[in-house]
Order: sequence, then C-alpha cells, then structure tokens
Amino acid sequence: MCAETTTPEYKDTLNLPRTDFPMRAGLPKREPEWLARWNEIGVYDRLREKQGRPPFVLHDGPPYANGHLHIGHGLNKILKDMVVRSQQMMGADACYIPGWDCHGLPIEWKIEEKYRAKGRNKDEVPVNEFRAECRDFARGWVDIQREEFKRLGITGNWADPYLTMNFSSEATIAEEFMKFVMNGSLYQGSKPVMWSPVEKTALAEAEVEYHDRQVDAIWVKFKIEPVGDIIKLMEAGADSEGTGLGVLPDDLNGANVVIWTTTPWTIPSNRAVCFNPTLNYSLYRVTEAAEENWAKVGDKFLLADALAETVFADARVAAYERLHGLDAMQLEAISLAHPLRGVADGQGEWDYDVPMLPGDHVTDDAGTGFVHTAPSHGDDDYQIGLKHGLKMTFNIEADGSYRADLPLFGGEAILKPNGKPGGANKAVMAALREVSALIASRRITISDAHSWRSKAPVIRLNRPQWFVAIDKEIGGNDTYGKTIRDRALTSIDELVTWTPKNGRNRLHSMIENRPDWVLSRQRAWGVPLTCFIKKAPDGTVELLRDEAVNARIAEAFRAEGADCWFEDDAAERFLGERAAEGWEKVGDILDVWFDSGSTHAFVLRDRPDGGWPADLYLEGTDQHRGWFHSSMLQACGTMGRAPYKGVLTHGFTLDQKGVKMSKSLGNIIAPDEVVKQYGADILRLWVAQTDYTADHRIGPEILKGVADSYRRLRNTFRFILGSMAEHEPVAHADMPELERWVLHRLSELDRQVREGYAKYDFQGVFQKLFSFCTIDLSAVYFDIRKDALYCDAASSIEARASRTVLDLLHTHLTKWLAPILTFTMEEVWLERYPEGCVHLEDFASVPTEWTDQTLAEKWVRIRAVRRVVTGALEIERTAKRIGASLEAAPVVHVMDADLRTALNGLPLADLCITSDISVSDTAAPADAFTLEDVPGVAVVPALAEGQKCARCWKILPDVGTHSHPGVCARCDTALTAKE
RNA sequence: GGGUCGGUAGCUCAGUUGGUUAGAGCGCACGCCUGAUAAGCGUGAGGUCGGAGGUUCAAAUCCUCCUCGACCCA
Repeated sequence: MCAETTTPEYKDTLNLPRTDFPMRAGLPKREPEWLARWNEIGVYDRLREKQGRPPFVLHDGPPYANGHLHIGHGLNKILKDMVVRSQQMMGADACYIPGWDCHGLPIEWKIEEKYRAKGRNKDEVPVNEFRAECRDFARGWVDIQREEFKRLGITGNWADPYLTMNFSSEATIAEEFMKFVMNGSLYQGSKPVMWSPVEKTALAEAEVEYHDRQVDAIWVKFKIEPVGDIIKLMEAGADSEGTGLGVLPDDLNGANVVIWTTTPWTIPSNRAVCFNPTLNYSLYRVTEAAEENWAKVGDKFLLADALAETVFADARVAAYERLHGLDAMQLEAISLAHPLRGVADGQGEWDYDVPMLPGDHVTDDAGTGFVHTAPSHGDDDYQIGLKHGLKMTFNIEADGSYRADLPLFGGEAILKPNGKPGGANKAVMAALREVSALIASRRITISDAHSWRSKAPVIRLNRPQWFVAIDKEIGGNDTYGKTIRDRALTSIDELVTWTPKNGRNRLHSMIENRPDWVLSRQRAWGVPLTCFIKKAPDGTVELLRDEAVNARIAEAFRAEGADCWFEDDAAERFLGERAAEGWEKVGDILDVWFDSGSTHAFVLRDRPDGGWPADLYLEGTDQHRGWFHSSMLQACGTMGRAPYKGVLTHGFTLDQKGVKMSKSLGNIIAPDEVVKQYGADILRLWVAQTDYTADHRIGPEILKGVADSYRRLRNTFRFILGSMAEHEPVAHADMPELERWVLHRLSELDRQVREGYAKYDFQGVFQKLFSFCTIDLSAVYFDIRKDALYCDAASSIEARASRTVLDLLHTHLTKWLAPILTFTMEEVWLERYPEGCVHLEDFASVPTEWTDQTLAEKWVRIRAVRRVVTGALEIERTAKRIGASLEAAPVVHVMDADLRTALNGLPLADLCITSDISVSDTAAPADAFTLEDVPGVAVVPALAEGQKCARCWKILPDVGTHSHPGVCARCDTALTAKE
C-alpha cells in the first residue's frame, strides 16, 4: 500500500491563514498612532454630523484640576467612555463634554506653598493677583489631565471642555446663586468653624495639624434647679397619662451636675449640659474632705458611675458615698442654673436655665459623663444646639478676644497675637472660684488642633455663614414638591434610575437627614457670593434683592470673570443708583460644591451640545455626598427637580490585597504605568472585567490575567483575519447547519450585547463575547472548519460559507467590542477596511432569518454527542493508541431514533474532527464510553482505515488512487482546481 | 462610634422566588498537535461559599451576632 514514489510537499497548496495582524499587539507604542489618526479624521465631530439620532447625554462630573490622574480617574472616565461609545453605536447621538473643577482650597494651598517658599505673605498680595496665579495653576493641570485622559482613548469634545473657572461658567454660577437670593431661601446663620485667631481666618480640616499642648482642665458645678419647681413645670406640660417623669427625689435639691472641660473660656457661652442615656449615673455625697478643699463635706454631685472615682480623686475628696442612681428620663427632667447666674456685675448675662439634653457623643472615657455644651464652639455642640434650638452666642471676636461689652470678661483674649495663652481662661476660672462653682482644676496635656501655617492653636468659633434653607417653600416649579428637600426626595424616588439600585437609599437617607446647605467659605479662589447686605441696629441682616443689580453683575462676570467683584469700585459699579443706600458687599466665596452643583446649568442647559436633564451622571459612590448631592439640591432649588434621569455609581479601586492604595504603603497603580507597560486597552479591559458596582482590586497579578485574556481574544481575531480570504458569499439559506448555528449564536449575542450595554453591564457584555470567542469559536467552530478552510477547493460550499461567516463575525464582534477595546478593535477593523474607522460605525443589525431556535436546540444535542466522542478519543490518546483525532473512526451508538436521523444528516466526522465515523442503532457494548449527563449515547473507538492523505492528513481508504499522488479524492479535486 | 456596601477556586466573575454532587473563563499541572505555533485542542487538580449561631425537610441564598475591608458621616 505504501506509495513507491516520493509524495510531493502539499503545504503550499493549502489555504493557510495569512495576515499581517501581529500576534503581539505592541499597544504602548501603537496606540498613539491610532489616536493621531482619529484626531486627523475628526471622529468625534464626524459622529456629530449624523442626522436624526435621539440624543444621549452623559454629563461629566468634573475632576479637580490638580495633580496627575490616579486609577480612580481612569476607571471613571473609561466607564463613561464605554457608555458614550456604546450608546452612540446603538444609534444615539452621544455627546460628551468633559469638564474640570477649577476653584477651591487645594489650589489656593499650592499657590500659598509657593509663596511660603519665597517668603512672601499671602495677605499682602492683591486678591486678583493671587486669583490669577490660581487660575494659571488650574489651567496648567487641565492641559495635563486632558492629555492623560485622551491617552486612555476617551472620546469627547476635548477642544471645548467646560471649566468652572471659564468666565461664562463664573457668570452662570453667580446667576444661579442669585436665584437663591431672590427666592428667599438664602439666609445668614452661624456655625462653628476652625478659626485661627492669630491669622484671623477660618481653616479647613486639612489645614490644621495636631500637636500636644498644655491646657487648663476644670471641673465645674452646675446647680440643679429646685426639684419642686421642675415637677410643677413638667406637670403643666405633661399629658394626663402621667409618664412617671414627675418622680424626682427630693435629695436632688442643692445637688450639682459636674462637667469637665479643657476650654474654660467657653463657659460664658454655655447653653446646655449633655448626658448619654445609655450610661449609668448616680447621685454622690462627699463625706470626708480637707477643710480648704473646693469640694466640701456634704456636697452632692451627679456623676457617671464609671467616672465618679477619678473625679473625686481629682477633686481631692477623701471619702464619698453613692446615694442612688438616676435614669435617663429623670436626668432629662432636671434643669440647671448657669454657674455664673446672678454673679456680681454679671448684668444678668447668665441668668438663664441650662437644660439637660441626651447626646450619643457623650462617653465615659474621660471627664464626668456630663458634657458642657456651647453651641458656638464645637461641632457636637452645634448639632445639639440645632436640634434643640439652643441660642448661638457671639462672645468671641475675630482676634480671639471676648467682645468688649461682655460682662466680667470683655476684652480678655483667649490667645495673644503671638499665639501664647491670653487672660481669658484665668479670668473665667477666677470668676468660677468666686462663686464657688469650681471643684478642681489642673494643667493637662492634650493633642489639639494648630494652624499648619502659624503653628498657633486653633479654636472652634462660630462665624456668620450663608445658608440655603432646604425646608422653606420657595415657589415656582412646584410639580415635585414645594421645598428643596421635598423636590429632591420625590426626584430620587420617581425620576431617577439608580445603577446599582441601592444608590437610591444612599442619597435618600442623606437628603432626608441633612441640615441646611452652607454656601459660604472665607476664601479667595472661587466665585463670590454676589450679594449685598444691610445690617440693622438690632443685628438683623437685610439682603438686597434687585434684578437690575444682579443683571449688571452677571454681565460683568461674563465679560471679565469673577475677578471684577474684587475690584475697589465693584460695589458702586454694581449697585448703580442704589449705591448710596448703605449696602455692603459680601466678601465670602461660594463653596466649590455650589460650582459643580451648577454645571447642569452652564453645560446641560446652556450649551448647544448639552441637554437638560442629563440621561446619566456617573461617579464614584463618594459622590452621593458630593456631586450627586449638590447638583440635586441646586437643581431642585432652581429647576424644581433632579438634573439627571439616571445615576450610575462605581466603587473604589483597591490594591491586589483589597487595601486602599496609599503612598506610604507603596501599593499605588497609576494609569500611566499600566499604559506604558501594557497599553490603554489592557486598562480598559480590566475595567470591563471588573464588577465596578462594588469595591474592586487591581495589581500586577490581576493585570497579568487581563493581558492573558487579551491575548486569547487577539488570537481569535487573528485567525478570523487570516482565514477570511477573498470569497464568493453564500446566502443564509444555502449555508451548512454549522454556519447557521454560528449565525444563530450571533443573533442571540446581538440581543444580549445591546441589553447589556443599555444597562451599563460591561462585564456581562465582555464575558459573553469572550466566552463565545473561546468556547464556541476557537474550541468548536474554528477547530472544525480549519479542515475545509485549509484544504477544500475555493468553490466548496463549506469553505465559502465559512468565509462568509468569518466576515460577519469580524463585522459584528469588532463593533461590539469597540466601546471596550477601543484601540485593538480599530486595528482589527483597519485590517479589513483600511480606509475606515470602526468608531464611525453603528452596531450591525442582525437579519431575522439568523434566529433559528429549533436549530439551536438541535445543536445542543449534537454538541453533547460530540462531547462523548471527544471523551472517548481522550481515553485512546492517553493510552497512546492515537495522537491526533484524525487517526480515529469511532462508532457512535445512539438510542434515540430522531437524534440518529439528525446525526446521519450531518457530516459528523467533520464535526468530530475524525477521519470517519459511523452511527449505530445497536446496543452499545458494556465497555463503550459514555458520559453521565448524555444518556443514550455511547462511543466505541476504532482506528481509521486507509492511508494518511499527504495534504489534509485524514486517513482514508482511497488515498493514493487519484491523479495527484498520496492524496484523497477531495484534495485531488482541490489540486486540480488550482491548476 | 454611627450609616451604607462588600467578602463564592490562585485571579476575574456566574449562581433565578431557598431545592440534587456550588459553576464558567483565565491561570496552573498533565497529555495531544506542530498547517492559528511565544499559537491551537483536550483532560485534571483546585472551594468548610469570611466565621459562629439560628429558621427550614432543605441555606452560598433568609435572620442574628462576630470578623475583615471600603465609602460617607461623627
């Protein structure tokens, strides 16, 4: 049987894959070339020219213009880009206007830092000169970040982004602010801030540093009001049920609540004493103490049980007894007298009752279990004050001294201009001694806030601030509620789609519980609060509401920027004929959250490429407190509803171990590094493979895995490109079932991909496409069709149909993946259409005839049979009876007659990649190979008979009987056709 | 400290209203092929579903507590 003559080398007669598409991508080097090409052909602008498309508006949340991009920026912008690109390819006109947040404190710091390095004092620099430097700084980083974003393949209107510091933006922000002036929701209130008396300025949390400092700790008695009076008061207010609140023991008469504080100077501003309802408190009596002791024998003190012992030790009490406990209801029923009530020369300043209030912030870690509360001088105190309507005091001036008209202490300073303690604490302690309200004092060392600039101590001091009332009816646009809060809550529930769903609850509970919105900052770099006030002698403040003045301000801002507010003649200029009425220009700067909260106005509403409301806002979950929140409040105040129809939030990116990235841990992965090492497409693929709704990880091992997936996918495309040579297309009806099955899968994917993109499920889209490429294509379809593609004559229906399908696969897969693998899919597209651009395309539509559910169900069964055959051959391979599957010609025993018929109608040997195969209706022998989950199918392996065709490597009986030596009939025909 | 979210193979993720033996891809190991070749095909190992209780005939899934991590707030 052996051929006597030498068999020719037939390899050159095969149609092996031929492509210039390289196996290795070289993305870091090649991506910039595609970027340049897109820029050259103007992809973004050309998409805008497509007519008659429904708009899809993704509104960009502006990153802050300082510093290079970190991975969070990358994730955010890549997600946005996938949204924009997929919406565009699904038929929308998806504009994208990138933006930047340019005002604010961090930039001011950078400029101040520069000044410090040069030994220059910020306060001596004219404000507009300082602002100009801030502006330049922001502009510099906008340019840098823009290039970094573009490098990631983010498409958008980069030529004309929005900047909060653009003159037009500043004008609109001021206009938006003035709407709150006009609708009556803006009011002046007061709130404690970190205040540096030495510099006479407010400081942000990030501007203070903590150092040890010696302070005066004091233990102060607050006398309990006569119990009888309390009971009477309570009965008057109590309902008839009698809650038992009235039961206060008589021995509280003459007793004291003891507080502990390290800021004696705040005692004159005391307005309440707080206790924690979950702690245990008792009444104690001093039974033994030295004669000269401040705490005397017979004194009765109310203290937390856990702290009583240390308090008595500090007060040098030799012995004491516990009388009885008091519960929270009893504590709350007690009323106290301010320790300075009735003090000589007090002029009645402190002749008010001090209530006892419950507060979770009270602990038994230190002190007495009772917390002295001055709403003007602490955050907890302020919150309690707000809740219970306590009066704010204004006892401290900007320089840290008591107001001159405060009885006893007027003019005393907390801190001297050099940062050393002034006389305030001493004066207060002396006064307390005088009225025997002090039971102990001591110098202690605590960690306390200091200005990072002057290193001087910082105090908490309430300053006048501007608030927006969010529960006030403001009129106009009342469809979704009369107040900002109502409108916001209605929007959240009825107008916004949340991805993931729990975003709704997050924002809802925040809006539900939030206090009024503080707009003012004592800063320089930002949009000013463009309003004028007049102070009445009684201290009330009148706001100027004049449309003409407002219009002058907006017009000037639009032409000159907000700097003109700070010019010397600004007040006269804007007030015009009202300049003589005594109006005073407000000097505060708007919180930057108001800037970014107004982007919907100057971008969505005002730009021709905008659209109000946005279809989507897409940011990290931290923006529930930030941009989602401020945009919601702002728009509810001015437009009556949320500025967005959808909100998508993503989690935070952690390192490989799930820990936050930080410089000190050295676990930072910068987008720039990924781009340099792997290319932007790998970073984009990482995003697509990630469940962005939760916190997620990145690291060297993960990126390596992503790069592995990329290579697998890339080879699939390489095979497609190499094999879809020139061909005569085959109509769907004329195709073999195998091809029709592939097209059916494409029709399924078409639906899944579109649904996935519509709900921003990039992970699902990629996973389905990737599985299709590896499981359906690489492992099945390509593996089977390699024979026909390589060996058949070009005219063979299988080869032609297969090339038709490969071409369709190329079209559909490339487009579907283009929003994710932006660069690589362009590379794949250009291999086929060198003059084209995949990003100018829409997703290809799928002919209805491709969908064939009956065929799909049939092929599930056929693939099951194939699995049994493959399994049987694997046994043979392991036993070294065969190597390649073409060496086999197994017998398949099939019980089900229908399935048998189906198999006999198919080229089963081709499908199983064997040289021959037979289907039998006889019962299989006991040792036949079966799979548990494929009942009624058994395979008996056998070797193929005949000789190995020198061209196609099948083992067939007719090899050697044809005109071309050493080949089978099919190859002989193919060779003849080529001649 | 409070609120919210999350923890399923080495990695990225599925896991329907609770319902057989918890799945996929990648990676890994082994084998095959050498005509997708720094590729392709196949087989296999690998998991107390963060931990502990509870509800139920039945829990990765529902409840409670704990733990780790993240975000926001204090």
